[in-house]
Amino acid sequence: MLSNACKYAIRSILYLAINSSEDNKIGVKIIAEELETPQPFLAKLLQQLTRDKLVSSTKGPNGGFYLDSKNRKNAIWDVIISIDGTSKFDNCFLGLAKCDDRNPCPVHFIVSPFKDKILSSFRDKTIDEYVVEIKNTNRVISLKDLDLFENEDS
Amino acid sequence: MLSNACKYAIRSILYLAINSSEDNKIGVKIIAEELETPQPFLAKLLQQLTRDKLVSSTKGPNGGFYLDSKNRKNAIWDVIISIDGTSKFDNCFLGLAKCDDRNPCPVHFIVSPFKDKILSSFRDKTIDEYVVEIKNTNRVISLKDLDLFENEDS
DNA sequence: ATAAAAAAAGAGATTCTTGTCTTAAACTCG
DNA sequence: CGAGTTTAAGACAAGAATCTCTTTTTTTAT
Repeated sequence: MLSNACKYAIRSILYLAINSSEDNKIGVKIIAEELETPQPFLAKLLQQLTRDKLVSSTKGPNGGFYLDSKNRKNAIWDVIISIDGTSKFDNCFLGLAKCDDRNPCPVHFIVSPFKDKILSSFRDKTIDEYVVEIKNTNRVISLKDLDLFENEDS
Repeated sequence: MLSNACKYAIRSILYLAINSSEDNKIGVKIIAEELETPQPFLAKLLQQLTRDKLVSSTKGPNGGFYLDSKNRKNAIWDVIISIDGTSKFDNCFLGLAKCDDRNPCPVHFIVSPFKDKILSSFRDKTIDEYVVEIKNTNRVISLKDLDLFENEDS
């Protein structure tokens, strides 16, 4: 569904939303380590996101990437548009050129509600709101967060 | 989610299940035209499926591809295994190496039920049963089937 | 000013997917 | 048997996705 590039980008945005601020910019190196992604490749993606005003950056010592308050009003959906485009979401699961409620492919009515849910998760919430939800429901976005079954009795 | 190759393969299998028999073998050329797929590429895929005993074939005049009764006892899932492998179904939607019910990514609980449904649609039915369902519920597998809104008042 | 740090940019390399082309093998029918 | 038809197989080609490397530009701190 999503390319690796887009997955990296989404995780970066969420990582920056949670961990960065105007006073705490984060370099590619750190981000790539935290998310366990190839560093130079991630750099390219962050450049792309910066061009599209989805993340902010400054060069030089103490520079790095961060999200300002304007960036935080965007949605994950904007990241997907920037990196992958939306075609993968529009296309039929079995590749039929014309597949809709009236002429459904064999899995259309399984795929369609799923797409709606994913779409509203990505499109109808700002990054800010998304992060609140992530925190409230204790979601994971990098591997370092894993509790590794430490609290077995919770 | 699925590669083009796999989509073509699934649609071919369903096409053969509906239209072919031991007495009515169908050549690559026809199948490729019906499904609107690149012909030599589809030939490769059908060879692969034949090697894996998911479709049957005979060479020479009046030869072609078809499903015998044994082929019809397989599942779509076997086609996916043959062409794509199952990794795309196992992997996290956001690419996290470790994402499960206990350490869920932000969309885990949206994706997970969808995967279960798609999986049971593909894995828990034989091709034969699948085709019955397709026919009963009037599903589309090639472009030629489209009713193009002729029966607006139904 | 100068040096160091960091992103920006662009070229290039690798791998995977997709697709094509050619030749061989097998089968059928006259 | 022999010609034609069709799959089988393998090499090859084009494109996209992924990933790397090098150079440039900007900024900060000394």
